[in-house]
Amino acid sequence: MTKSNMKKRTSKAEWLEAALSVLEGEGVTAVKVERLAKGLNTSRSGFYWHFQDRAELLKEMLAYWRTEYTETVIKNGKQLDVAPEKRLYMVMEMIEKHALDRYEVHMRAWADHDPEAEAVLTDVYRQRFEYIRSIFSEMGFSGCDLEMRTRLWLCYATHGKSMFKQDSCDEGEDLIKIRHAILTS
Amino acid sequence: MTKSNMKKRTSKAEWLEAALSVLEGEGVTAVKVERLAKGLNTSRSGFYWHFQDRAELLKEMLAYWRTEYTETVIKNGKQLDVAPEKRLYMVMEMIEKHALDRYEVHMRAWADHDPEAEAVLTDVYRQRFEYIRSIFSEMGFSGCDLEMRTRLWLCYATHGKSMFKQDSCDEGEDLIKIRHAILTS
DNA sequence: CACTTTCTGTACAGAACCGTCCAGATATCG
DNA sequence: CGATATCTGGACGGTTCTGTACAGAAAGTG
Repeated sequence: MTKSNMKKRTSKAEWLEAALSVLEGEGVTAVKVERLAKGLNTSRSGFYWHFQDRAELLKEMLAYWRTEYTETVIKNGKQLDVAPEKRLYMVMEMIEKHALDRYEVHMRAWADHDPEAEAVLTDVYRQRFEYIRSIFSEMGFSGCDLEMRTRLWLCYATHGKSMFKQDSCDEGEDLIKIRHAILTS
Repeated sequence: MTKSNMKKRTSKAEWLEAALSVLEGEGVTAVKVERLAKGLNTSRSGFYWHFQDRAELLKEMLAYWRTEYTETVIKNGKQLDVAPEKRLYMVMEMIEKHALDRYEVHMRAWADHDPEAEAVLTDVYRQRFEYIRSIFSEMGFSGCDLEMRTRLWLCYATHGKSMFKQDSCDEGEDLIKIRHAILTS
């Protein structure tokens, strides 16, 4: 047996990453222990050492997503010395750069039939909403207008990329700028 | 056996509707013959009379969605005597009233791992895009601005409802109006 | 009513997945 | 090196799904 295909042990993190990767491409329903094992080139027994059962894995996936993809962003964006316009723009770039919208579609789909996921998603959405709304509010918007701008911004931030994959007017930067302009004027 | 639970035959349409209902709530992966049969209170054999196999059902679901939820809307909205602003507004109300965004999340998720669904979705998105863009164009927008307004409009139309279920500023009508105002001014 | 078409119940064989058990291989560290 | 904690392979029993086959019930038609 050569070094390249030496058997390595499979860490808990690797199981989680594999699960998230399947989630990204095919949704929760496709996250199955047997399948992950095949992808990792190992047997299922290791899985049941790290996790009690499949349900526990799903819980940990939710927890991971919540912290890594929401709380982190918001904390990083709380630099109050920066002007609100600039802060909003920075968040857009951050999402773009790190593909933070990666799991959105399948998380939304997941929450549609699982109360636990629904609870997490609702809370994450609320957190994001309050965060973005506070920025728009600082910029002087209020009432229904404030509400709707926040919604439009968030909606595009989470689903825009998956809807308009190839077509664009002038690629990248331009679109971010014009979007910013439309929603803040 | 009373009249209420008399055995009725199960038509092809009923199988399709049941499948769509499951799709709406849990996504394609949950669309399974056995499960549909249980929901319809019958055995699976009837299914295999109407459809060759599960794959054929999925194909028909895609076809149904494409015509019923896209082409129909666009055709109904091609009343050129109406002002573009009004036409745009009408489409928003139509989506709202008939819940035409019902399958969006799970269609998007489906297309993420099935080339056939991807092909249909891409085409539907293109059709919608061209349609909405032509209206914004009539209203005088152009270039990147036109492109981005179309995107924002479509993004909210297809995913807004699923993202902001309960919270709102003043319920229904107001939000549609303000959204229209933001995107057309 | 007879006769055809349309649909149903049941049984079979096979695949995929789940969770459990346990002997033994592999790291880690005193 | 040897003891201990950590991970793996393989086997077992059970559930859920898939598609096929076929006899027969129900509906439609002349």
